[in-house]
Amino acid sequence: MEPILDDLQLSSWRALLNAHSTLLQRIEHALAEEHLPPLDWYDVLWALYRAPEHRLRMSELAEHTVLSRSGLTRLVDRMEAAGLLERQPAPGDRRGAFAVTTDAGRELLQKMWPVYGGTVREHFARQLTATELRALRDALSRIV
Amino acid sequence: MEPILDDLQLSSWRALLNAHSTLLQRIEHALAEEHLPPLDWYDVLWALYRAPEHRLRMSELAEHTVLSRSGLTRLVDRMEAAGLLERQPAPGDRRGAFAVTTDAGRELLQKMWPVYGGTVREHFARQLTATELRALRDALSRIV
DNA sequence: TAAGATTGATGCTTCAATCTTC
DNA sequence: GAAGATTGAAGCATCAATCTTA
Repeated sequence: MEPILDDLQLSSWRALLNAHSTLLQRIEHALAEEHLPPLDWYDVLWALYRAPEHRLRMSELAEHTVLSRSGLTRLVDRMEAAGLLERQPAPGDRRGAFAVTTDAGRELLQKMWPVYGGTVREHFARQLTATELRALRDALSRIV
Repeated sequence: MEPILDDLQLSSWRALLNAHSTLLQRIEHALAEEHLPPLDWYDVLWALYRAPEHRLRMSELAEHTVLSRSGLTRLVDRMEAAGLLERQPAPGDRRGAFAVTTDAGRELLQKMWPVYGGTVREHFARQLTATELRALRDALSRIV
């Protein structure tokens, strides 16, 4: 096997993979315990909440999340059926649609955040010093 | 929204999510470009390659990867059909089975590693200094 | 012809139920 | 009864094809 990565590089990479996998499992588990929907739903609600007038075009929303365009269509279908958001025709462009959160969507967002954020605090933020957090943020931000 | 996480904690967490998502997309893309199977297949081949006699019990293998036991059963089915590994009855315990890599499996492993490792080097390792890599590894290792 | 979004088909993942052996 | 592993059913993700409007 060629030495494409040295030991430090490889162990750092594996640490990233392991930490991510472990943390996401814990988050999904905590949400399920509280009978709350998966993290993807939170991401969509959060992206809409931050947006002007709580709404985004489908394509913009797809970019804010990890989903493909068709994957997003399906997820928005489910969330619309659950009453968490609505589709609105886009004024001036009859091809497109906006997704807009409903009151129920914003309420769910506020129920999910303590569970999501609490898990991140307990298992991630609380384990690291401010110096480490800064180093991690600055290093990983360079990836994108 | 309650201040469950401060700005530094939140931006570090988002940096971790973004970096992971970006890197995995690039890896999967690079593998697909070379007509190679997805990263999960590599993980299974790698776990078996490292193991004594290139074999592991199904349950041990499931722990080494991010998959559930039933998910692993299905993946091993596909990989066995592709000739990359075989199931062997476990001597002394007729409930269980070992998964063992074949020659073809070990060959594929060696084709995948340059593509996988090369992408990790280019987009991850090369962007960070040794000091940053150590800090990242040490901090993230504490999560598990 | 291209952009925005959806759909059909297919493959993958997951849960709970099942089978076999301990 | 419990552990090791598999299976059926159902939900989810993804690709390419499609539909509509620009």
